[in-house]
Amino acid sequence: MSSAQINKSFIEKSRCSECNIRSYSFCRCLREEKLKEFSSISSEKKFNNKKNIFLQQDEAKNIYNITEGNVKIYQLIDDGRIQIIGFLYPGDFFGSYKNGKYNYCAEAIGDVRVCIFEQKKLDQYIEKNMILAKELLNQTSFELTLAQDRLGVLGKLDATERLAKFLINISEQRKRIGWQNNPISLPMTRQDIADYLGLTIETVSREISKLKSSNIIKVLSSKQIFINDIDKLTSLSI
Amino acid sequence: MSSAQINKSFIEKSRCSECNIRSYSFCRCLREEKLKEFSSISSEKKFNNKKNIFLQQDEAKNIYNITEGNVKIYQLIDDGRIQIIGFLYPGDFFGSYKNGKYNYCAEAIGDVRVCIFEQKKLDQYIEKNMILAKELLNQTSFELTLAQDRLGVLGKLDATERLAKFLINISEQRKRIGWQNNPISLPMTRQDIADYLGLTIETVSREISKLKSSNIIKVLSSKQIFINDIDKLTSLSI
DNA sequence: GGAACAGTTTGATCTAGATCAAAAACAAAT
DNA sequence: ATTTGTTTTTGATCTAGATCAAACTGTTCC
Repeated sequence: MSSAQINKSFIEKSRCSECNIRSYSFCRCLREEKLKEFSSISSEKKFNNKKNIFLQQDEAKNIYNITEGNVKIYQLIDDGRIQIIGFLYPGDFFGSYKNGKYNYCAEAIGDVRVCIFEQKKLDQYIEKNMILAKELLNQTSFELTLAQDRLGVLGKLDATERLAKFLINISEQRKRIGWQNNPISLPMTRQDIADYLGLTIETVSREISKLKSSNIIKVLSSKQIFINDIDKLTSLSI
Repeated sequence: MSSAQINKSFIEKSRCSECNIRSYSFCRCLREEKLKEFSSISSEKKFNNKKNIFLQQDEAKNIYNITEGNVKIYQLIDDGRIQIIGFLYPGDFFGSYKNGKYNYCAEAIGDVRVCIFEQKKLDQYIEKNMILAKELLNQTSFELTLAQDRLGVLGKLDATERLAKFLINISEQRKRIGWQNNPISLPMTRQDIADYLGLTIETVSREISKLKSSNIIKVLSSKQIFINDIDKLTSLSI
């Protein structure tokens, strides 16, 4: 990697230029010749399964970009109750904050690689490359619409609708990033799904059993779900 | 207004320069000398109580900034069910979209004045004044944290906690924009509060009655609530 | 004033999903 | 292969909040 930088610096080889999820990430707005400098303001780090990337009360000094694996972000309501805000996949960035503290905890689901940007350095970089501010704005606006959609799910949908919508969304997300979208792999546990959908683990399990016994899905293993009838599933999800 | 422009254009008088909510709005990042041009890319419009500013399926060609009054934004889940995404106040902007369509409906609560920006013109302006992109990014990120916090409310809090938190939040929001924060005025109906909190109107009413009979609040009128014991209310809201 | 209407509160039931409990399935370790 | 521990499923109850129904409190308009 560093040898590549020395040997071929004239064509700007760098971590970013060789990143294979760049086209799904906010950095896609940067032109090739910018990538070398951009690589230098970030670093890469690995987190193992169930390791916290940061906690809610931590001072928010970094933002993160997933290059490999899955991450869950969640809020602790009080001791015990948790609400999963979202499951994140390669290309997603996270680390939004309020009053200098992160607004949620982030934890690796399985092994994860992330790109880390120091907030301060990224800010300086944005100052000189305002196109990045626009791209981050677009990306953040999109995140906001997703969060708003989820308010409707938690506020108004019943358990069957929530689970159907969850499966449909995951399948569509997989298609978007070019992964296999049927069967879909569910990297998270049933408890995670429950905490994401505002249900209990028992209700999630029962709803999956209902979909199974009405032949809408086939449960290949607890983390591999094959969708037999996407139309019926869609109509259940409203 | 146009006479002011003619007579005193050397000091850049304009609608924006005389706007009294500018310091609460995203346009606060623009320096005085920019305001005349900025005024020219926007226009003002009035909406009466219950009038829709736009609908969810409308092509999203504008973004809006409230200069006076209150707005609710909501999603229609299907015929009947609605989820109120948020109540907006002077200085708030709205009009986020997905795939070219608005992501929610917007409706005036009482009489409302808004500043309207054509998306295309605003984009062009941003291109030349990238500071605005950064400001919009900050503002949108903040909106995102609020939406995320609301996921926890809808996913994990019970009716008592939701209502307590709602009252606390409104009171804090009033303080932030320099309004009277006790008693608080509730411009929206009970039905609106219910649709915002993911409850029914009856449950909202019962929770208010409970707070009243335990002397935590005093209901001056159905739309005027005096908080007797902010500490108890806060502890109920978790 | 009082008729008409909309918004709110209160009361009586009902039910979706929570909770409690136990069995079953699966995975890792010896 | 068997134990040990973890995750998931299924079953039996319980309850918070929904639903249904009716009374109450404004407000507007003759």
